[in-house]
Amino acid sequence: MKIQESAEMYLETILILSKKNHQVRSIDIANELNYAKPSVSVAMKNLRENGYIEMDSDLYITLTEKGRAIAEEMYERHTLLSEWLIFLGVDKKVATEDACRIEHVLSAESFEAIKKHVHGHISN
Amino acid sequence: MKIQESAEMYLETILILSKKNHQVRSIDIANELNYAKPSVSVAMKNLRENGYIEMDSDLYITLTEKGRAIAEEMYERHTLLSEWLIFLGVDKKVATEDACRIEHVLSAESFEAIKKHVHGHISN
DNA sequence: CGTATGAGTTAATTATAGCTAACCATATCT
DNA sequence: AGATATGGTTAGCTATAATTAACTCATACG
Repeated sequence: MKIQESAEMYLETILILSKKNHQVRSIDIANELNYAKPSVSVAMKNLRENGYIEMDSDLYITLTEKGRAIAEEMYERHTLLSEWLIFLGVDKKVATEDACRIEHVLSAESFEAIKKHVHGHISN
Repeated sequence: MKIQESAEMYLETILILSKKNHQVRSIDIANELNYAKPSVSVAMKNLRENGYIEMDSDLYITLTEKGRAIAEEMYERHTLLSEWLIFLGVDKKVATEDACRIEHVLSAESFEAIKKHVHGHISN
């Protein structure tokens, strides 16, 4: 089963939230994404059933190996793309929003090519 | 009503087909996009009702002012993005597919920034 | 003890956007 | 005239992914 764009978004959000908070619950994801609780609840059920996340008895969410791989891939894309758009003069908010949509539709090949190109421009 | 991604795709396809053929029918769009006839039929009905295209009595399709503006914007994005990805070393087929998805999710601001940047790299 | 709050869930609805099945109209071929 | 092919349409189905309404459950307040 091919992973869906929405699933990628949820996994990335879990990663981001677990970087700044220590524990992540469905409600935190709902707040972060401005989604209604049931939307997240259903999505988490799916991610759980497909082995992308685990939930302990207190309903705290952790990424599995498989889920983390996707989350980190998305996060890397997001970071690189938004930094690059900002570097090109795009407003930070707009750059972030755009990166957030582009990251899900890029092939691995194109991303690698962009990455190589960008590293020749931004020094960090 | 905000124009949908699928609508942008149809309008761009109509523009492309009308560049190479002289007349465009629903069936041509279906063949180009590898969609079933009814999918296109319904989509054309929508585009017609919202003033993006017109169909004469022989069912040949033309873009309205409004429809053409969107089609040309998409076409420009598509062209620039795919040329650029190819320039960065991405396989032509992959570049085209990626451009096709990115073109619909980019803000005007980001596209303009990318365009400016690309024009400093590719000379054509 | 009872009620309010917070978190999670289920069920039903909505929108987008594709599909197949079935049908109609026109034109062409024998 | 009858069969076939082409193009278009309608109706109904499917999948994804969000929503609201209504429910459960546990904890905390007073």
